[in-house]
Amino acid sequence: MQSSPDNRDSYHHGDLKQALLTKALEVLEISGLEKLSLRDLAQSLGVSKTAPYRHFKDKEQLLVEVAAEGFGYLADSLEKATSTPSLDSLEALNTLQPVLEAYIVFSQNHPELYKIMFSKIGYGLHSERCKVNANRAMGCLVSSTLAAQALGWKKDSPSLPLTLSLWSLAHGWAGMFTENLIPPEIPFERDNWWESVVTLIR
Amino acid sequence: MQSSPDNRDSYHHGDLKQALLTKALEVLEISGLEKLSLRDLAQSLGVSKTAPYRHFKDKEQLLVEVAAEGFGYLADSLEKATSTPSLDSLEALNTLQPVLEAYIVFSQNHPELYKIMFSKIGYGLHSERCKVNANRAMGCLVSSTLAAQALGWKKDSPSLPLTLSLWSLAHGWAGMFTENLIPPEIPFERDNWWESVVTLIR
DNA sequence: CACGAATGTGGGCGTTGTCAACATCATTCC
DNA sequence: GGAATGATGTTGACAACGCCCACATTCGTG
Repeated sequence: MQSSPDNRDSYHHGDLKQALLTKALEVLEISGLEKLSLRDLAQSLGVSKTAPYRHFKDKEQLLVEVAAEGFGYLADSLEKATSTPSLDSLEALNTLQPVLEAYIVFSQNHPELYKIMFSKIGYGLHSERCKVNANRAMGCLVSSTLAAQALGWKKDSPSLPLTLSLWSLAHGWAGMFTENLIPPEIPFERDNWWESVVTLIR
Repeated sequence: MQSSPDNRDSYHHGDLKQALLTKALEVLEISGLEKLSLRDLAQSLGVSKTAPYRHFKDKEQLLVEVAAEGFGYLADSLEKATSTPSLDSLEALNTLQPVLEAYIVFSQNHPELYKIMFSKIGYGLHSERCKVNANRAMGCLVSSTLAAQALGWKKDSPSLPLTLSLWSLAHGWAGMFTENLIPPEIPFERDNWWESVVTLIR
């Protein structure tokens, strides 16, 4: 009945599934994917090592549901960014900036989670929740693209390819940062990514 | 003395280190990173399970050297693409196309290798060969950017940000494909990626 | 030829994911 | 109210893996 994470008096936990998911998120952000083991998860929740198998078929299934939660967060961030009016909303590119910014920021704030979300092959095939939330996130990109086009940015280009390329661009920059891909001897600061993007897509 | 991969008559293998690397590449492309174990590698080369530790400190060190080899291949591909004259080399964007194409093709031909190359945090910090080859690859992007600018494409923009954004764009598309990120219900064919890019960066 | 360095072997340890058999609890139906 | 049933948690075990150790074999070099 009680669902306190650690201590437990009753034989049953109460809400082990959710507890596992949140604990997994926590370990993920603190120690990374490599250090995430089902046994540790179970033990740190004061439960036996095989208890998680009552709620997840696999370790992979656990990860898939974690990813689904991640896509939820991402979609939330993007939606918030989309609905926030930009300072100079008459400039088309300023319409694009907040969403892309939110995307990059998310990937930097949750690098391990981001990696799981986008590195599990066919994530969409395994979980409906993943697909739904990912589509929600992509919807933000679509509508931002349309908004920018309405303000004159590449007005006569087909929208879908534009959105996909923008997404790729953001995804690429996210990788640059989370994987530390930019050679340190290159004179480039992280905060300048938007300027770089602007010079490319203006 | 003999270095035939499987059979062995002498106590010593002859060239175990290189054999391990090539076998690792092979397993990687056929079965993926998850299935790659040092023990299997050793056994399939007819050698005891701990023999690899005479040549690699770690499993990670093995992977790092594999990645270094991968960066070599990538650089080779990009250099070849850069030196090949494009059909209509007066059109600035046609100067960019071959290199980016080669980048994408590489990531599609060796998805697991690509993942290792760009997902091992700080790859450049661990291996000089990685850094050298990666820089060689990036050099191709730089010179292609400069060539395109010389033909009038975004002539007055700073080159480095352009190159980085282009790299991100390519890296992003590579991820789209290798991770199967594009929702199947979207009407988009892989071969159309270049058109999409063009609409964005023209 | 001897001797040290390089390389390969065998055994073993600790961790992990996973399975099977069993225990405990909650719910529902007679 | 009690028994059956399914959900949930436990214990024990197994195989695979990365990795360490002590030891064996071979190679190169003086």
